[in-house]
Amino acid sequence: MRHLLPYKYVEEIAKAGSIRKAAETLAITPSALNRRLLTIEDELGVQIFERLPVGVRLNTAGEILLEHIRNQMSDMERVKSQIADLSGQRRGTVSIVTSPELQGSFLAGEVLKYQSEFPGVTFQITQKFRGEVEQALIEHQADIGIVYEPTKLADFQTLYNLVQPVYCIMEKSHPLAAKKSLRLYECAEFPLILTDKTWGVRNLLSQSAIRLGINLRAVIQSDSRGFLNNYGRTSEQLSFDIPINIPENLDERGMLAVPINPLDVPEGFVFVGHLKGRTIPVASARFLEQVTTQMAGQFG
Amino acid sequence: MRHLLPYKYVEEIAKAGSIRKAAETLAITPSALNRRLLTIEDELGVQIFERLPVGVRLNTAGEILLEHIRNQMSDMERVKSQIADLSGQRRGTVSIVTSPELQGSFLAGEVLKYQSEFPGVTFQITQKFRGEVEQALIEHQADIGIVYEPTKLADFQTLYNLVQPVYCIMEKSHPLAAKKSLRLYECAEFPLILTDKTWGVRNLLSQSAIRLGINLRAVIQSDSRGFLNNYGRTSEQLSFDIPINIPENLDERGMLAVPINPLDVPEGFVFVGHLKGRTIPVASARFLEQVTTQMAGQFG
DNA sequence: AATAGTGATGCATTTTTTGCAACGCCCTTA
DNA sequence: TAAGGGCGTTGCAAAAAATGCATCACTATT
Repeated sequence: MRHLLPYKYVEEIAKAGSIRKAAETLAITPSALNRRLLTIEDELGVQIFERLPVGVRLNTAGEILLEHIRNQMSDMERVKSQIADLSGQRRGTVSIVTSPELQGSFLAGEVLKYQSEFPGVTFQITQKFRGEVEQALIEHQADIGIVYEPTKLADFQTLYNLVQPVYCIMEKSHPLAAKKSLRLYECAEFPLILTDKTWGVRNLLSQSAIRLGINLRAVIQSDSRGFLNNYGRTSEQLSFDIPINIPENLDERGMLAVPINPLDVPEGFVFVGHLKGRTIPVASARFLEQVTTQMAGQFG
Repeated sequence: MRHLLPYKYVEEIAKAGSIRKAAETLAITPSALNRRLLTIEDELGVQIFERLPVGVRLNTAGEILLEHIRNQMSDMERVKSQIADLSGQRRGTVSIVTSPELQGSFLAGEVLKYQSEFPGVTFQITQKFRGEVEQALIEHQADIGIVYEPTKLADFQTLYNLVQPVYCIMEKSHPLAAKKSLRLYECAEFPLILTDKTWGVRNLLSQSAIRLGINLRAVIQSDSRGFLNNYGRTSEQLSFDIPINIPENLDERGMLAVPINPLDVPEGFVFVGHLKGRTIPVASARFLEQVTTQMAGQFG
């Protein structure tokens, strides 16, 4: 698609904040790039970038144009995908942005399942916090968004949502292990392993704790679940998670999950969807369908 | 926008059905145009047109691409419009497709009003029958659609709709002129001036007549209102119209309009809106706002 | 005051696009 | 069956556009 090269150039200049830097990553001379920009601005009749002593910066007109450019480029991807699909090819890239709660085995399993059927399809999975997923979709960094407890949904087209109550994870020998359902104050008596508040689970817990006047004592806190996973817990400690993110081998590891009373901690929701007003590529649409079907069967 | 010249070329080839003819209207050589097409197909990896002995014809891939091209081109218009609006210019073109009921003085007055405020804005008004308006929007022949009694609204984003009951138009001396409201069987006793069924009013009348077992006797029938207007009516004859299309000087011409009982003929609706999922140019959006406000004030 | 960064520009070079002419194909017509 | 006219395609030379290089003017930092 050589004809939308100018678009790519504008996008890169905007990202780099300087014509010379952009020219370097684009592997052309600054003068050529500069002239392309001048041509575009000339055709448009307006400046797109304001010139600063240290480089360039998008002005309002430029932002309008850049939004169009991003729409246009990803719509072209969709077109290519649909055309490829016509000829029976199953190719393309499925790009997904998820909140960290979805980085567990569920999504990985779905990707594996999909790829076993369509080996030509590649995946790109990005992790963003729940407040940033929608923005990533707006910027066309991904086609599909899957978020637990998103902070806003203005430009998000929800295709499926899934109830995911908070569970408490503990060793089988734990004093609370016999219970069928836990109250939050019971958990609060033990040392807790918590993520930070960018996570949906932690956010639900914190809000509930404030409402109920309970103090949650974190013995360890991290924004990375990988770190917490590697942290060898003691037998007293409790952690929290949602079903879709609870490892399947919990039992083998001598642990179990007990739900927390929804009156104490409200049930959260996983939202699955894409940017509003977009038609996403075929492969993405098919994967989306598979995921929602699996969710409905496994958790619904 | 030189970079979307290839798009324009594809569109023209599709329209002309032949490279040579398209080349002529595009004022370039067939060989150059052909090579551009081959380049595009090469970049896309698929043929866009199937080659026939008598020319070329879009295949499925081509249709997908053409839809993208039309979206892209009209979205670029929107971008330019929004950018022009930033710098305080009020320029651009407002393109409207309406059913014939809207070609009366109402819309013309609104256009005049708008242009008196923004002389830089030009208008393009196209008439289509109620079943074709939506398709015209899909093909990006216009930004705004205004239809009386549309046949479908699948891709139509309604921004306003207006109740428009059917009125009966007659001379002041007519036997029915004293009534405040008419039954359909009363009208059926007189010779009628009717449009054909592509018109919404006629469609409402015909359906009601069938339901009520009434026979409507048309002394003259035409799909063109202009013709009917020039037709010198006799004092007995009746015609039908909706308020928004009734001329303001009816009284001066010795005529009046009497509503038909909605129990006999259901009230029709004027739908105002644009293609679903589109952001229309600034001038169009502003005009749309003016029209709906005026409609609400004058008829709502 | 020197330096290092920025965007802009004149000029020669390279790359791309275009026009011209001709070819091969298929359908219609004589 | 042969001739003619329409079609898309292609080789080649000319025209046009894009690029790279060197350089300028400017500004913030050192």
